[in-house]
Amino acid sequence: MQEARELLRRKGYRLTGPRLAILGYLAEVKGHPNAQGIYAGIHSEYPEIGMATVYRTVDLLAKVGLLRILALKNNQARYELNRFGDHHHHLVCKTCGKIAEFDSCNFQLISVEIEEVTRFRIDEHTLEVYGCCPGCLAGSRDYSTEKI
Amino acid sequence: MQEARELLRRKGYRLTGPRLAILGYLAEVKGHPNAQGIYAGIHSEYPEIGMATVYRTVDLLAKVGLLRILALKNNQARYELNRFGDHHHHLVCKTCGKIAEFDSCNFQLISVEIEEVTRFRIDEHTLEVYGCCPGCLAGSRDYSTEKI
DNA sequence: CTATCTGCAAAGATTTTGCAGCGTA
DNA sequence: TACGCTGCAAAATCTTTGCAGATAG
Repeated sequence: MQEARELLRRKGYRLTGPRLAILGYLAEVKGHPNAQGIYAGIHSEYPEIGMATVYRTVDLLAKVGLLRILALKNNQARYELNRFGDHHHHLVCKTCGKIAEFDSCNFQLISVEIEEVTRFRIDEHTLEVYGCCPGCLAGSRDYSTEKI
Repeated sequence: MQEARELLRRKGYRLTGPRLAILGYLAEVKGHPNAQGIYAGIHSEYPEIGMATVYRTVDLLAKVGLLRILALKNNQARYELNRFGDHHHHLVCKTCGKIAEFDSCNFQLISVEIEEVTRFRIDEHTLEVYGCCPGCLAGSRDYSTEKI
């Protein structure tokens, strides 16, 4: 949190109420809220912060690298704090929507090869895995095999 | 294309004009159009097909596995044909938006491990890489390091 | 024939923008 | 004090839905 303040200052951005409120919320919340979720999560304590500010703030925080944007297939952006040294990816249950995390990632094994072949400079990557969570596997119908 | 017709029939869906038009368009087009792009791409030949049908059709085609949805960080869904035996991922230029493809993917190396640890059943995965393309690296300003 | 599918239009959801006033540095 | 930032409300996108008529099988 102290590092976040310094990073913002260092890049020339101001330390404002909404920015600190949203950073604080993301630091404490479990899960991967979307813009609505952030708005709702801070609304009782900061009722004056509106959706427009939430969107502008997450854009800014993503730009400076303080948060990561998850682009999932149901087209709503979700956000999570980009904790230093933490590298993980997401596992999404297509039945109930639950999002789990996993740490294994061997992307660096192929990263250099991709840079050589494509001549892109690679900055970041996202790996999203879709499937069916233990609860949905056990309990209910398996929607993914319907109509076969 | 013949396989697509059979797959739809086999799963109990009808072979309709819009479905074949959209499949045909995705088969011939280069790139990764969004819904607007598909609508525009078929509009001269099929002016009666509207956006609602485009959305309903891509949902259906994705559900049966005939197309893949790309969820990119600029929150618009993009679509591409899921050609049999083709497994690739995407490299997105954060400066100009260009999308390139690459084939290397060693996800299967960790897939089983993730299934064991998380108890999810894994169906599919997407790997998106963000960076800066050769053209933007050579030519213009590097927006990703602005304000530092 | 009949259940599925489509077209249209309207609604819903999500995200962006303009502008005047506020507040950090 | 000055510029960046915010709040509000309105607009712009993007996507979904209801319903009546069309159509594949």
